Amino acid sequence: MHNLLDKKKCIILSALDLIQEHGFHASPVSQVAKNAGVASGTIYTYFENKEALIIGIFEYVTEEIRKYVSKGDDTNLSFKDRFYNYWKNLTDFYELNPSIHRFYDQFLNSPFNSEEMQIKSNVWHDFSHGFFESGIKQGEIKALNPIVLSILVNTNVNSIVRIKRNFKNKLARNNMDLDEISHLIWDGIKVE
Amino acid sequence: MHNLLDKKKCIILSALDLIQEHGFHASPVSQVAKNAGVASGTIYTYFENKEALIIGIFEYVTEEIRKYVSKGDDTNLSFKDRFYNYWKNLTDFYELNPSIHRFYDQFLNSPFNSEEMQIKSNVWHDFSHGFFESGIKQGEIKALNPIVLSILVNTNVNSIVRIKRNFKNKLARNNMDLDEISHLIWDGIKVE
DNA sequence: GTTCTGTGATTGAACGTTCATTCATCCTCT
DNA sequence: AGAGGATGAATGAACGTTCAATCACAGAAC
Repeated sequence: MHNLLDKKKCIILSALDLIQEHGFHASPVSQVAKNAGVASGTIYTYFENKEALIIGIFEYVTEEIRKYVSKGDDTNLSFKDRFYNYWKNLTDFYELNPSIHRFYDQFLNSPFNSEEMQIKSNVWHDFSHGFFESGIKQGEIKALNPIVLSILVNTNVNSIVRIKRNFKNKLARNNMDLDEISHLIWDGIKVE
Repeated sequence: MHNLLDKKKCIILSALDLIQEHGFHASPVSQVAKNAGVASGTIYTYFENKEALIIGIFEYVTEEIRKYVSKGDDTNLSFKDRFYNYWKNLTDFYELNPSIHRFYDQFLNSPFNSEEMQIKSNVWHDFSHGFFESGIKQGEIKALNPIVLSILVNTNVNSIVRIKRNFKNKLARNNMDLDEISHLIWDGIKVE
């Protein structure tokens, strides 16, 4: 599995896959190694211990999100258009990478996401804060705390993706359009 | 600790306290027993195993939320007023019981919250669905799926409480009023 | 009132398992 | 030949769970 990629990435992808399905404590290092096609000792060449591995996955995951969302951002557009792009790109990314979505949800609500973790700079969070800050500077959205804004928007995208996954059939039947939530949020934060 | 309450509740409260701080896997049964003031064997008179204990806590916790929120509901009011009451009561409850808030967040995003868990009937979720269903029946909110509506509202309350806890000082400085989010949501779901 | 007896909860040492981590050994290149 | 990565059996700590022994106490017997 993943034999063509470099070892560190193999280990991360293998662990990501196990953790999203079974959780942190039900994903033994031995199994991570097996799925990655390496010996368990090899993991310790790349990560100091299991906790470092999990934090390594978090960093990998947030970098992947940042890459995808920032790639789709065009600073020449109006902030309204940029906002809708941001929303769509983040949603698409999670739907293309369900294991990342599930891991991220688990991580954010776990004790791994400690206070020092939240203080640590993080490429994705920094991008997200900066994104909303630029909207405020341009005077297109209300001058709320950009950190709070980004958490709120990201939380809503997260939970909408989760709902879509869990209620796939029911949503189709009821013809729900969850994407309308994005209009609701935009109407709430835009400057009138 | 909790010596005056009955044993089962002692065990639940002790485990709730440990889990909200350290997570599921870093809360050994031996420590739960110690904090509850019982022997570890005693836990197995009340719960089949550790997983049953965790699910027992979830049931206890959701029942507490339901009691608090339904107590503050007055079906004679307009649905708009009921909505704002619901929002306020849920927020207040989490702020009064931070360990429940943290446990609930962790549980919902963990593999414990399996598919069968989501199908299982749950007093709080049933209440919440029923609440939004009645708003739809009265024609005061849009005919969206009440399950989706309740998840969205509950998710937003959850994350606002989390933000308030994590950014206590920053919010005070920036004079943020997160409760405005409730107006934003109401404007989005109400029938014009 | 006192002693006896049955019942069911409580205890915590002991057990077996699982797990993260280590390290002597073994490749695989250069 | 040598350096450095990779191996996986071995290690020991930690964990969930069990169970024989103990305890608390209610009612019966006297």
